Amino acid sequence: MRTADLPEANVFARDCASRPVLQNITGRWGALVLAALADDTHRFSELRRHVDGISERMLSQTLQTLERDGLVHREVLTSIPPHVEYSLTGLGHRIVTPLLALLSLVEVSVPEIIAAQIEHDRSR
Amino acid sequence: MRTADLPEANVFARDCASRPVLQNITGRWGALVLAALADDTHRFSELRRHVDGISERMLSQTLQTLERDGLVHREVLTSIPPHVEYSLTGLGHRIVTPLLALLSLVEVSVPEIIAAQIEHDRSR
DNA sequence: CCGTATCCTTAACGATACTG
DNA sequence: CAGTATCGTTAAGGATACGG
Repeated sequence: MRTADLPEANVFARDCASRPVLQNITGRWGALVLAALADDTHRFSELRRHVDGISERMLSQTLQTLERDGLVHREVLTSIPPHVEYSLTGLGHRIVTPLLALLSLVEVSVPEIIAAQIEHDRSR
Repeated sequence: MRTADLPEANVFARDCASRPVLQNITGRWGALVLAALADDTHRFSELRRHVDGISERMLSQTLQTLERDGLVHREVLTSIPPHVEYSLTGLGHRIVTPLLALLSLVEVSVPEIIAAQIEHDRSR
């Protein structure tokens, strides 16, 4: 079966393969890990510090998922002590671009959103 | 306290207010509901059909959250039978733009991602 | 038609302890 | 250093029934 034979992906369709993929990318930790790798290659412990609040378990799990999806590359440098570098693949870089735009827009919109929440909660 | 006094929002900080907001926007249903409203105003039942697989409960809850965040506007038309229209606010429109870019990019990347997954699963 | 309330099941998550 | 294993807790979600 060639790619051309596949129906076009549609996130609105219940069983479309894009749904779980989208979750991996936009989920609680996926988006932050991808964004953390946008500028540069990083080690496990660096990511752990940068993505504040993530547990070792979730970081490990998130990185594995993103690697499986072909967004993140994992490179083991055989040294003592062990040293592992994580970086974005070409696909990862393409996808992180609109993601960064979204994160940045959300950040600058936070004051406006907080104001909306307060106003909303006040009137009820 | 004026906006200028607030520290800049940073999604990487554990307790930053942007974290839950980001979840509302990029979560399992939030992103799809926002995207469904990108082109036009829609009714509850229309959204329910369009966002395939969402339950009434989750659609209701998602719309409430997005309304509270100031991204979605809810308009009740007092008629019988009742009629409710959902639309994006100005802020909603701004945020949905990079979101649509991301969704669309994920959709076209699905074949590449599936291939990566198969290759990854094969070699272990 | 547009939801909310209730109940229940499952999946996500965090903390901790431990290994190559 | 870079994880994995296990356990217990919490939050998310689905199904159904009912109400405005």
